[in-house]
Order: sequence, then C-alpha cells, then structure tokens
Amino acid sequence: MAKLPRNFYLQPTLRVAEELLGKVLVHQSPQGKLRGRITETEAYIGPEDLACHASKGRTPRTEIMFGKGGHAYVYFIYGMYDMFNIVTEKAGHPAAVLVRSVEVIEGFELAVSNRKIKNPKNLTNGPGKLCQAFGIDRSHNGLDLKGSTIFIEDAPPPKEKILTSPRIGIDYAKEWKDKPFRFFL
DNA sequence: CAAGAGATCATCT
DNA sequence: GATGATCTCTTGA
Repeated sequence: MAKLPRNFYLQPTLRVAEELLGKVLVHQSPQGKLRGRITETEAYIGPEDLACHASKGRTPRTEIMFGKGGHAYVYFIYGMYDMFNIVTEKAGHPAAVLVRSVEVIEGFELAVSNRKIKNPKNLTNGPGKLCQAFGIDRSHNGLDLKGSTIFIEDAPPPKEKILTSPRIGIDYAKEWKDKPFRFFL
C-alpha cells in the first residue's frame, strides 16, 4: 500500500485520529522492518485543549507541533517512556494525534526482543509499549513521515466498529478531560 | 483480578 | 521542586 499523502495529515485533528484506525505504522529500523496496524489513537486538538502540550505555549518541546502536519512528535515522559505522536493540521496550528496501540503484522520477533520481556502478550497495546517494541525514541522527533524511516501506509477502512471514550491520564485538563477524543477498534 | 508502589528525568514553576 | 498523554511487578483476596 502507498504512503498516506501530506493532505491526509492537514485535515482536522479529530478526523485524522479516527481515520488513522486500521492504517499501518511502518518503521524501517536498523535491525529490520516493523509494521503494525493502528487500533487506538487520541486527538490533541490545539492550544485551547488543556490536555495538549501546546496549550502551555510554544517551547522547544512543542515546537514541532507548530509546524506542518505529517511529522513525528516524540516526547519522553515519566522518566522512562517515549510517546509517538503524529503532527496534524497546517503550520501555525499546534495539534497532534497520539498513537496508543497497534497490532504487529511484521517484525514480531524484533518487537519482542526490543521489549525485553518474557510474556509476548500485551506487546504493543499502550503508547509506551509500542514505542519500545518499535524502537522509537526522541531521536525520531521531528521526522518527516514522507520519508522512508517512519511512515504510515494506507489501508482499507476497518471492518470493526469504531468506539470512542475520554482520553487517558489527563485528569488535570478540567473541562477537556471528558471529551470523547479517544478512538479505538 | 484489583490495587499499589516504584522506576526515573525532561520540562516548567 | 513537582509532576506527568506509562508500565511492570508484587501483594492479597
């Protein structure tokens, strides 16, 4: 399947988050190719969204979100984990989609060895886990998804029903914390 | 199965 | 100096 075109990422963030379900995340890592079907995302829609890092203003960390859609935003949190996000919308509108969960469809053994864990269950069903399994870290921050290292392949719409819920782990976001900006299959 | 603690550091106050 | 878009392991029912 072809890489998603730039225009895909320039759409409204909530739409991108929903339409990313079923698409395929690809990482051409030094150790081998990894591919995974996206099954869960969250939208962080802009500076007014208190759960969005960009609501704090334009800083070195959030700089990439202020750029054009179609780039990777990878940040470090809780002292241990990297989170993989996809920047959306046009330059000047800071927003992104967090990829929370995938199903590995290629490179399973590499993913397991990257996780350094015995139980291959729950391999990539969380944002920290999928970054570890796919070997994604802050060195990939700002990467253009039109490149050949990390990108998203198009795929037919999912057959499963798309469900929504409030986002996870953002109790501090006041009236934004209950908004149904999480999408999953 | 549920609940709790610990790991560990970039970023902002 | 506090906290977070998290995960794993341990404990106890």
